[in-house]
Amino acid sequence: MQLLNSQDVSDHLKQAKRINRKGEHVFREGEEADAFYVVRSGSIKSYLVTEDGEEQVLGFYLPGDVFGLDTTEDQLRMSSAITLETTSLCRFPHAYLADKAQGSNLLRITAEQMQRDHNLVLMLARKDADGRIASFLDDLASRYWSRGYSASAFLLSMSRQDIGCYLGLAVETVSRTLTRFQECGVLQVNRREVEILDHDTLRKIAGIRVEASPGSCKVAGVGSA
Amino acid sequence: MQLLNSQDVSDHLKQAKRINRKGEHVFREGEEADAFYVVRSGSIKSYLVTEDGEEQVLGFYLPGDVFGLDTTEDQLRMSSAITLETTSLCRFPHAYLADKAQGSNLLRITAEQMQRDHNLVLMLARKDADGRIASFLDDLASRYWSRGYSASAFLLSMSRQDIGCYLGLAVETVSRTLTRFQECGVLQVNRREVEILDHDTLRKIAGIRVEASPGSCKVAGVGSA
DNA sequence: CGCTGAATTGACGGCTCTCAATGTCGGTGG
DNA sequence: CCACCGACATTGAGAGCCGTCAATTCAGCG
Repeated sequence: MQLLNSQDVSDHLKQAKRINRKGEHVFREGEEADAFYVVRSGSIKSYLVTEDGEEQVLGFYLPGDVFGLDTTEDQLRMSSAITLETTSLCRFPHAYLADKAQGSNLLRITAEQMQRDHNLVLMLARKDADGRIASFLDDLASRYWSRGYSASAFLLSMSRQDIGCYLGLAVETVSRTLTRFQECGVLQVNRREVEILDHDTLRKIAGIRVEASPGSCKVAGVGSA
Repeated sequence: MQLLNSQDVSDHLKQAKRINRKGEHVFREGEEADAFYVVRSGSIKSYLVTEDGEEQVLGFYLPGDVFGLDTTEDQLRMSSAITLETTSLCRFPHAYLADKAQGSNLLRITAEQMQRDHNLVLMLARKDADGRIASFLDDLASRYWSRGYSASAFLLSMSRQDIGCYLGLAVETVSRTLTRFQECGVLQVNRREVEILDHDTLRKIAGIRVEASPGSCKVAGVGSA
């Protein structure tokens, strides 16, 4: 999806490029917000801190993704953004949107964000651990695929902790589930390396309809079998 | 919060008013979207249907709330909206935003929606049933309060089923939790009627910091005590 | 080579879902 | 006026999933 005009992007790349190393904040919750960002390379974690000091991950952004549009009415950051690895960003002032009277364009950009949020809500409210992990991996795969990378093998840029904070699961549950998926032959995992072996089954577990399929192959009893 | 210019709203009220009776759809997922709405009176449930035919409630909208901004990039509805009671709406064409070059205005409007989504994600990911119900009631109370109604006593316009679909809980859990809150003296419930007796404790259960407070009064063991 | 933090694995308990029955309110028709 | 009915709500019992606690392994690094 082309969020912004290519020429516009090119213009800005020349002046608004930014390189951040792993673990650096792009912005923090509460700061003044006068710009949004597009990921050029690397990856970003968006999160907020609950009142009891715990972290809730809102999303991960890959190259091409837009983030930083979620601001309060006072133009303050509603969430924090931190790099998960060495990351190159492109900065766009909010004024940029007003200048070009891109009201409808803005709607298109925010649409993706809302779609993401809805998907997350849906996962958290209606899916169990297996479904959430499977959905998460399938989503990552399709996003890598749409960017020209392999949808079967990729490196996770986020920790198990981050995945858990994103999916509302304990780290141990994330780890256990991945192991079980591996034992089931759905995928191969080694630390941050993931290879999806049976994409159909993965999508089935995720609760996504797949064409041909024999019986329900829900990953169960594999550990004891 | 003044989402739209008062004069503009007045202009539109004259021509774009709409009355819907209980259970009528304002729009459905997938339909063409060329307008958003403001609730004048009554209440709206926003929801989407999962692949397995189940419903996921995304939010409830009270008088003054804006809804219908979540559209795909193709300007199609990303969710459905249905009235929970006899409801009066005001319709605003999307073109209305573009015409006035209200890019930044649009940002402010969508901000509220995103804030809402973030809160929902946070509840679903990090709070147990007690925390979700308490947060839900506290949110409703504060929204009624900001509209000039009582924050202590109000009528729920949604069913237990709807509340469960919103909070990712089974209907039985919603019912049980409300009963337990009542036994604990936090509130009084009878069907759709709710009266909050101890707002501080409610907020404490919701995971919201409250000034003075003795020991943790988490509602537990009340049923058996 | 030892240290540190991340990841894995196991045991256990509790919260919440599911299944099922009962209770309650509002509407309908005799 | 009252009996009946259906939708919604409440309540109970049992089981399963997942979080917590704890120990262990592993990779990276000085």
